[in-house]
Amino acid sequence: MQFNTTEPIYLQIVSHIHHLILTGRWGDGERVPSVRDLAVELEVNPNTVVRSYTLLQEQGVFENQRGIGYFTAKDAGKRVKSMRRQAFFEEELPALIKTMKSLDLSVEELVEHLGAMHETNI
Amino acid sequence: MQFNTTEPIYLQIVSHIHHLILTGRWGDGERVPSVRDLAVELEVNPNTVVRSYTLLQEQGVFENQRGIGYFTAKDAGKRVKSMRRQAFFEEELPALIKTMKSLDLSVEELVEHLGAMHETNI
Amino acid sequence: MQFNTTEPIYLQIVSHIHHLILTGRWGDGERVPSVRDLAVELEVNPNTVVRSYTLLQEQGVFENQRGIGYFTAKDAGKRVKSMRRQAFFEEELPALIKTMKSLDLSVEELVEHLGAMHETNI
Amino acid sequence: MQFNTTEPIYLQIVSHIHHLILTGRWGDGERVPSVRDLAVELEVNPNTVVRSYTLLQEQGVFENQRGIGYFTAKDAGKRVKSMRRQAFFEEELPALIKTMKSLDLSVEELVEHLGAMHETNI
DNA sequence: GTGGTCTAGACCACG
DNA sequence: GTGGTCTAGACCACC
Repeated sequence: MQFNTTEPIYLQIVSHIHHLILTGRWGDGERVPSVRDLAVELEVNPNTVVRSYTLLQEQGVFENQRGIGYFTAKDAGKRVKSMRRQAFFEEELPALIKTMKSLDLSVEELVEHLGAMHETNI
Repeated sequence: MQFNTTEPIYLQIVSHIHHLILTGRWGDGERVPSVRDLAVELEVNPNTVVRSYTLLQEQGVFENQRGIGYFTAKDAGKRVKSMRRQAFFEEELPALIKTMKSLDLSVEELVEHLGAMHETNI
Repeated sequence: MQFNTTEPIYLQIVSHIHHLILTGRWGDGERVPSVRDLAVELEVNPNTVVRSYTLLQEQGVFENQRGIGYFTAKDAGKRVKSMRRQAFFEEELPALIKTMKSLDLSVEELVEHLGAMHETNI
Repeated sequence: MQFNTTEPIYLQIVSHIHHLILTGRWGDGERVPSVRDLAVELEVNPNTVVRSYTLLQEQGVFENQRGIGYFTAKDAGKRVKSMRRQAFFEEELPALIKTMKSLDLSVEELVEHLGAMHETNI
């Protein structure tokens, strides 16, 4: 996996796992890779994965069974989806509006570009 | 001016100045406050302002006359606008599309929320 | 390392590192000393080294892995060489020609002196 | 007159005057413009011209008659020429050799480029 | 451990 | 007066 240099790696990993859960590749209540294994797979320091898992646990997306490993929560999918929607509407959207205003961009223009890019990315 | 704690102050200052230029409060080719003056006004260390001004100069938004002070470039307004638009279309928009997809949000839904929030913020 | 008093130290460090790369003592993609270590070695404030490293990164000569350290770029040698050649042909050479003209120096005379000095310096 | 932003203006003025003397436009023993006049002509702070004139006086190229003004020395032309030649051979030439070595440039290559540029600049 | 940022304070060259 | 550089020392996020 490629990481960009600006955002902290452990947060990028969290986003990545959110995505795996949203798309169902990591189902609810399933066991997830051990810290070590994921660290090897992602070519990352184990401490970094620990940090990601800890954050996911705080979010209620992961659960920890001592001596056994980490599992996704029973309602992991639902949980991630609502978290992300909330973050989207309360943080990303206001920021979007602010930059659109400062750049004199109308909603119409946005939709236009959005439509064009949306298709090419399918 | 209030600074949030996550983003570096000198970058927040740069964004702030971009905004002043975009809204025309700092016109093209005008002299800007001296490093010391702005530092006092923003209650910040002069070195921090130096860093912001240096970055703005590298962006071609500021110019420098030694022993005299800093000035906005002749085409500062145009320059900032194109920089920000480019950043928007090449970075923010793709990110927006990605999150919309992962949240199963349609363009229509986005526009709806956008319209609602847009008005409340006037 | 000795620094002359006119040119900023952080630029002298950059030139020094360019030289280390050009002569292959710092190979492509290698890890370079940490900011603190080099600061100790050069008897200089860490901030000064930070400034040099940051500039080298902007030049694409260095790359940065967070929490790990700085590395020379994969094409560091090539990059430095082309940068310095360009600077030579676009800046130093025109200046040379100008002074030669104002001093009534012919190319032949230059070559003569050049040859003499070249040998003594071996 | 256009000034580049890196070299101090007062030094650029000194070089400019050297050039005027070398080409005979300012003859030996002639009166030179007053500080004020030259400052107006060059669109520069009078203090800056003072600094240039002072340096020229220290070099023995100018002489000062109090209450009257500045004059070029009787041997100004000769003096400037020898100064510049000395500077060239003792400073610029060694620097040239050093950069040529670090860039693996042979004297032949230099001459080649020199010839090409020399003609286009006539 | 690594780099990134910020403050405080100083000195300098320049206009 | 202006900006440019440097030191000293601190705190932080990150790996």
